[in-house]
Parts: sequence; structure tokens; C-alpha cells
Amino acid sequence: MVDDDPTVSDVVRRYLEQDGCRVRLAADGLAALAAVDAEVPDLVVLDLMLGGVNGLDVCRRLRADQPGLPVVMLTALGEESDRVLGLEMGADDYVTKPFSPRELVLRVRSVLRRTAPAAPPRPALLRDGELVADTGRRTAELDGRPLALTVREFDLLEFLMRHPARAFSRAELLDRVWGWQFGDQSTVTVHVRRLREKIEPDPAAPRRLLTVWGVGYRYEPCATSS
Amino acid sequence: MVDDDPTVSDVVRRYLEQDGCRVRLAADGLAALAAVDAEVPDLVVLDLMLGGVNGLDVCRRLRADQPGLPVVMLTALGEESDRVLGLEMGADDYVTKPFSPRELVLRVRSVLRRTAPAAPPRPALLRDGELVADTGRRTAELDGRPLALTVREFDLLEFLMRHPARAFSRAELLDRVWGWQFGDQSTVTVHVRRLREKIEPDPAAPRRLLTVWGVGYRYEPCATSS
DNA sequence: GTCGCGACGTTCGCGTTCTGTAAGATCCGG
DNA sequence: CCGGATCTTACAGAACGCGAACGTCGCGAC
Repeated sequence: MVDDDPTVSDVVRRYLEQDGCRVRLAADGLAALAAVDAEVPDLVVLDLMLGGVNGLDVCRRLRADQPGLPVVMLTALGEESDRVLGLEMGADDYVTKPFSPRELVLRVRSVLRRTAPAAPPRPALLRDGELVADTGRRTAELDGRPLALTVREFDLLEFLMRHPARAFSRAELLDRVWGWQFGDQSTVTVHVRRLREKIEPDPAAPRRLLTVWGVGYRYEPCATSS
Repeated sequence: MVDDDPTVSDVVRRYLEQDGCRVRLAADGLAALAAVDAEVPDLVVLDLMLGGVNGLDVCRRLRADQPGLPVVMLTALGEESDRVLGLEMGADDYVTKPFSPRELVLRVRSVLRRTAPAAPPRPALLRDGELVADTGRRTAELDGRPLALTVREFDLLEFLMRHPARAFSRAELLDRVWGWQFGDQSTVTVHVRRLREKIEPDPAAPRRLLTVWGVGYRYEPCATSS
């Protein structure tokens, strides 16, 4: 919990602890970074307005040092632009002051539930017929021949193979693969196309990476075709 | 909104509607379950103390019928044990009486914001004899042969199959499938016709997607069960 | 420091598909 | 038999997906 106002920190701490959390307090950005370095927490509640210092910088540093560490932002600024800025920065959620401590607890719980199961992305061997993706080594091969996938392409393939036979909208893919809450959806289109070029024998007539018209895309396992 | 006290219900309804919610009232547990069955809401506000009846039972039934349906509990008991009980029961939040309507609205909004992104994609396999609709992959098949349904057609079919044996007016379908509060009702007519062309062996003599003269349409399950 | 390369996000044009509306034909209830 | 509701067909505009090309950024080589 990073906040320079002891009154706020104390209340929040009490509520969080009552909810079963272990809480560490930090009064400023440097202390926060040091604390995180000393013991990586499950989640950080970060006040954007740290007396003079820009909380966004702290957030950026946190994201750089500990990618994947959930951050819930706390801000007096309820403006849309700040929200966008915060989410761009990688915050998983945000609460605007004045807030009810209960609400903060709910958000924290929600984010934890959301990220906890996804946090340990255990290396797995995703196999679908002749297409095999090794998330540990971040390599993939088709018909035994290695595929030269880029980062995004691999992430996209991994996500789709982990959720087979489900249609996802471009927005949803943008959110869950790119981590964006907004953005140009054609980005997804283009990456799907590039990925098809590599995993589909005939990219114009895809057998695995299917288009769902008016919705988005879906990965259909090739092996167990019903 | 489930509460046996009209005074409370009315106030809460006004506040929620002012916040942009569409509200349905139910005075007791049975009415609540019936209402949810008739039209699955985005969220239920449930008073635990329903004159004599235990609201927890209602909650349990709700959870069984509609897993994932958010429930905000309303209770005069502020005891920790009850809170724990409520949350164990699956409530997403709870508010203790006496409460400020504003606080309830905030809680509702918060829970909706939290669950909304996860709620819509609730994959289900809707089956009726030889007609199967998979809402997860957004595909449907008849006699094992895939159907080429468009977005609207699928949405319409999904909605009707989720509410079988119930007549809906064109206006209601326009509202709940298209999301329009007004508009040309012939739109529904045409889409029903197009859908019939695909799911009915003889579109002129429909067996599932029936016309209810002077009212609208109704989906009649083909399988002679239930 | 500069150059070249690959990855990535964006933009544009084109062909296809979907969709709402209109208009005439048909059917149903009284 | 009539009036209104429903069905059927046709069509044009809009939406959509695709393919290609472009600009930017970061990185490594020289």
C-alpha cells in the first residue's frame, strides 16, 4: 500500500487485513520500490498523488521491475484522461477518491482473483495434431519443423490454444493478449493474418484459426475434429 | 430487487433507475425466482430477511439456477458471522441496514463493473433434439451438419433457445436481442424468416420457431421431453 | 554514430457479406 | 368477405474481413 497520507493508509490497511491480506505500507515512491524489491507482494495499491512525485513514474518502474505484478491505482482524479493514462500504464484497476474502503477491498479481491490463477503461467506443451507450442521455451513447430514466430504471434497462438473452440472478439483478444483495454482492433486482424501465414497450409482457407463473422476469431483444434 | 417492504423497494428502485438501471421488483423469494427465470437480470439485490423465509435459501437457488449471476445482499444483520455466511453463499457484496440508497447504488455499480467483463461470455451448449447451439464458439448445427448463421441470426436463436416455450412480442425481441428500445418491427419478422429458412426443414410449416398470431414468436422445443 | 533489418501498429482500397427497409403477396380471424 | 397481421422477395447501403503497403521504433552490426 503506497500512500503518503497515514490516515488513508491506516484505514485501508485495517480493512485489507480484516479481509485476510498481509499489508506493507510505504509512504513514498522510493520506499515502495525498495519494499517491492525486498519482498515481492501479490498486489500493489498505489496512490497516484504522492506528495509532488508523480505516481505514474513509480508505476512505470514497478512494471519494469516486476512485470505481471498487479497494480490497483488510487487517485483523486476521476477524469477519463487520467483513467486512460493509468490503464495505459498497466494498472489492473483503479479507484477514485473519495472511495469507500470496502470498495477498495472488493477491487483488490477482484484483481487478485483475476490475476492469481493467471499469474503462474506454468510452462506447458500445447499440442494440436502436428502443431506443438512449448510455452516454456517459447517455441512452436509444425510437422516437426520449427516455426519462426514473433513475440506477439506466439502470445496470440498460446492464448488461442489455451482456449480452444471459443470465439473471441477482437476487443477481447486485444485485452487478454495485448493487455490493452482499448486500441485499434485491426491490430488483431493483421496479427491473425500473419500468424495464419505461418501455421496454415492455405492461409486463405484456414483450418485452425477460423474467422467468426461479425464476432472475431476462434481456434478450432485440428486433431479432434468432431 | 427482492424485498418484501414496498417502502424500501420503491426508494431503491428510484435510485437505481436514476442511475440508468432497468429494475424489476419481487416481493418474495418465489416471485424472485420466477422473475429471474422469465428474464435473467444482470444483477440481483436480495434482502436476506424476507418475512419469515430465509433469504439464504433464495440465494442458494439463484446460484444453482444461474451460476455467475451477481448478487448483492441486503441485511439488517451486521454481524460478522452473517457477513461471512452471505459471502460464502456466493454474494458478491452486501449492504447492512440501515443503508443509504446512494451506497447501494455505488455497490451495485461496482459489482456490475467488476463482473460485467466476465459475465457476458458464459459459454453454454443449448440443445434441442437435433438442433445444437454452442454459444462459446458461436456455432450451431442441425442433424450434425453445421449451420451458417449470421450474427443476428445466432443471437436471435440463442435468445429464443434460452427462453423456450415463451412468446415474445417483436418489440421485446427488438429490445432484448437487438438492444433497441424502438425501431421497425419488420426487422424481427425478416430475421425470423431467414432463421427459419436455416433451421426449419419446411420454413412454411415451422416446428420450432412458431408464430403466435397477434403477439409475436415463440420457440417450441422439438424434443418431447419436459 | 550510422546503417540496415525485423517487428509492430496503422491505414487504405477492394470484394464480400450482412442487414434494415420497402413493397407486394398471402394468410388469419372475425 | 374484409381488414389487419404476417410472410416473402428484392434491393441498396452499411459493415466487415482481407490483403497489401507504409511509417515507426528498437536493436544489432559495422
